[in-house]
Amino acid sequence: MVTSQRRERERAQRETLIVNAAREMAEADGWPAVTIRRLAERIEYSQPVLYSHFAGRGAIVDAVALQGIGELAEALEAARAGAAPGEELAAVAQAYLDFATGHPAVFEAAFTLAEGLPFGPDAPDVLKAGFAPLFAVFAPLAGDHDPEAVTEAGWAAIHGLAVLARDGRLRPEHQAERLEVVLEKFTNS
Amino acid sequence: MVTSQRRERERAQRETLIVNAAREMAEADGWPAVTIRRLAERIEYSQPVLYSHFAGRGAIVDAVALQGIGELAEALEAARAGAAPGEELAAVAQAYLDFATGHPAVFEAAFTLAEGLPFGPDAPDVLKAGFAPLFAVFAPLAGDHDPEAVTEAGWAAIHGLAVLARDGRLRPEHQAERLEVVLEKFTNS
DNA sequence: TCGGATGTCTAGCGGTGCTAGAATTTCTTG
DNA sequence: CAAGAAATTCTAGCACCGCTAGACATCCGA
Repeated sequence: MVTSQRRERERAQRETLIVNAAREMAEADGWPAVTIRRLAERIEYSQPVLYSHFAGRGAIVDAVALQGIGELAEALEAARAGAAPGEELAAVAQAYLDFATGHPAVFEAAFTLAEGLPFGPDAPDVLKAGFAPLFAVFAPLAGDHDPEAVTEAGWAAIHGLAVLARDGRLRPEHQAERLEVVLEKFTNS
Repeated sequence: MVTSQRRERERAQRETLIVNAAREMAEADGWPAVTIRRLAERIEYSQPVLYSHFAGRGAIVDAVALQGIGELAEALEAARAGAAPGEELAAVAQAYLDFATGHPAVFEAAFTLAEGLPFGPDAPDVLKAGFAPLFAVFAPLAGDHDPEAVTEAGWAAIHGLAVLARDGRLRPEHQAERLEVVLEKFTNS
């Protein structure tokens, strides 16, 4: 009976092995290169094993997305906590953009590939944790508006900066000034 | 020799037939449902015919994206031209969001699927045309900053609103207030 | 009318996600 | 400790994908 605990532990271990492998492969060669066959070969198991852990390829992407959002949340919170007074917003925004450029595949998984992640009210704690540092820096700027609406608007501005820059839609050399503009617009008013 | 003109005309006709079919199928059942096989069946030709018009599936998506961006540009310009004085920014922004929700598959093609479209300096005129109405409404708000940088920042804010809302990341009932916030932030400062 | 050029189709390659059923390993029990 | 049961893993294969080579048909100009 004790062995069942060990098996469960080994299963959990293999599950993170899968997620990590998927993440590394995606970061190295892009998500299209992350196929079940290659993933199976990489972890040295046959394909059906993957399906005993995840419902399908999409669920693996979702798992990477969830992990990534957790790390993004940590990065944002760390940036906020470590910033000089008055510089929290700039620090959080910069951390967001840095995460997007530093982990493009994870960012892609989290924001354009993930399809099975519940958001709205019944979102996992990890997702809400990501919203917290954003709320902390944007809510004070709310004025007459709903603080959450302002946070969502500010998040959208930063997020738009991240995705348009990633897709080559914006002039790279003006990246810093664009962020300045957004920060200034949200601060002075 | 005259017949060659007719043939070229018919070819062009069939090309738009393909693009329209792809667009309609994508809008109806999503992009994954737009396969070469189904597309060929739909236009009542065999698969290789599609490859005599486009380099591959991606090029068809790009064609839909380009067409969509052209329409988006028209919609933005129309909104700007038809707006009451002082309301141009709000009108353009609203038109952008309406286009995103009204033609989700085209929007997806234009901003997350298209991979072969040149942007930067050597972008087709259609793409630059889309930037014009945005520039027209954001540049006057530039202040000390580079007008193009401000336009890009404003565009990013609206775009972020569009994509996060589309992916269910934002509370639907606060859509209007979020837009208000963005407009107000960019206007008052 | 006929030969060549142009256009189109059939058939198939290697790859994908996913799964049924066989084979193997592991655990429990007599 | 051996044998049966249960859990786990693998082999093999399905239907589909994007894409293409080569056979076939059609149309044109001489």
